[in-house]
Amino acid sequence: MKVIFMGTPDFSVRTLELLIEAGHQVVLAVTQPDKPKGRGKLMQQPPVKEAALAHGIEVYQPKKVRNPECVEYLRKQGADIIVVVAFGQILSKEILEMPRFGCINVHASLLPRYRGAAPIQWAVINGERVTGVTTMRMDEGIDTGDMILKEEVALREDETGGSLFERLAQKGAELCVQTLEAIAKGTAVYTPQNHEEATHTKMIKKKLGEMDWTKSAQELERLVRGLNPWPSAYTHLDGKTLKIWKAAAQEQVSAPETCGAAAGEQVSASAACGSAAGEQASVPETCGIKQESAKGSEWEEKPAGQEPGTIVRIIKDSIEVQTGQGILILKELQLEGKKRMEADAFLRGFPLEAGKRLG
RNA sequence: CGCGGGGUGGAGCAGUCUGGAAGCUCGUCGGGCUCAUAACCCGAAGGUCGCAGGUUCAAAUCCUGCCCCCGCAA
Repeated sequence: MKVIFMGTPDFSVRTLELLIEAGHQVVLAVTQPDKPKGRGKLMQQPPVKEAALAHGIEVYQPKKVRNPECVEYLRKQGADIIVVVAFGQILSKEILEMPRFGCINVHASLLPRYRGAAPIQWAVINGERVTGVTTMRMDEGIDTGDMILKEEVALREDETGGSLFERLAQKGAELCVQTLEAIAKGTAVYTPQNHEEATHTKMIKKKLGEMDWTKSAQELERLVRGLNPWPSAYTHLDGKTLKIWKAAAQEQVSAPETCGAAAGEQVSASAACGSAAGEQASVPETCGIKQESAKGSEWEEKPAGQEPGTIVRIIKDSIEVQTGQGILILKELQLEGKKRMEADAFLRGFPLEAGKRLG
């Protein structure tokens, strides 16, 4: 089909590429104007622009696509369909009704849930077990159009906003191609959303990453994962920003949780958590031993009921922080101006002591 | 020219202001102690102190230019 693609960030790129691979004739890529970004205020082009140029596709960067001349320009393309993926601008009714097959949108959630700006990160932060991608035919509302295809994706134990982002970008791209296929064949089924069940997500602001130590360790751990790699969860240490890249929640006495954390530590830093979790059946033994030794050696009585945000214990590569409920173990962190590093490396250059307050 | 921090053996840091023998906590390798260990003891290897110039008897340290990493802001 002859398609106009609209999108801006990384998330959109995979769909654009897959459309091209699938043999569709992408006649125009519409994306946001270049903006000054980064440290030096350098102009930076949206990922979609780079990808489009790499494939020799014409790029169009209107400030507002709703403007008459922009609409006119789009009309001249004579596209069969417009594919919109995280474009960042609201389309006018005129544009929505322009192509004969309308405008198709790829949304990173199982609609009608998680409508709006940042469904991916929120799914992680909220501790959802399943999310997914949905394609729909756009109408004038925000993510309210009739659904065409939907695919579920299960979240992993160690899922981060970034990892889920990548997976959903891929799934979304595949689903989009399938959707166009169905539309072309005339087999597409348009299912209205049950608006009663709709939920909305707020836009992610940096402030959201501020660790509220009175929350539970589990909530905080999910926040850390959801906001990784952007904008990241953070707290303060001696007046400096301290980003938390990786953490583990530890229940007071809960064996399974402690076990998962211990296994993760032993396996090494990388994303081995998934496999470690999967092998839970074989892990408990090791875990029991580890726990026993931890209790047996009365290294330091764990002071219960410290003020949230207080570092209660430091053991080699574990920085244990009291939260409103449970202990959060900081495993990978980054002080402002420094690189991110594992807890033990961090401790070598920045000696911390139990009793220190974060926040 | 948006603001700021930083580049010192494999890791993280101190030393730079007040030039003058390369340090600390680890890791690695070898040896020892221990029922054992996240403990301890002994020894060893490993560094063009980001790059290039300059000042000086002497530069990690002072001056100039450049490269790279990072936090904020957008």
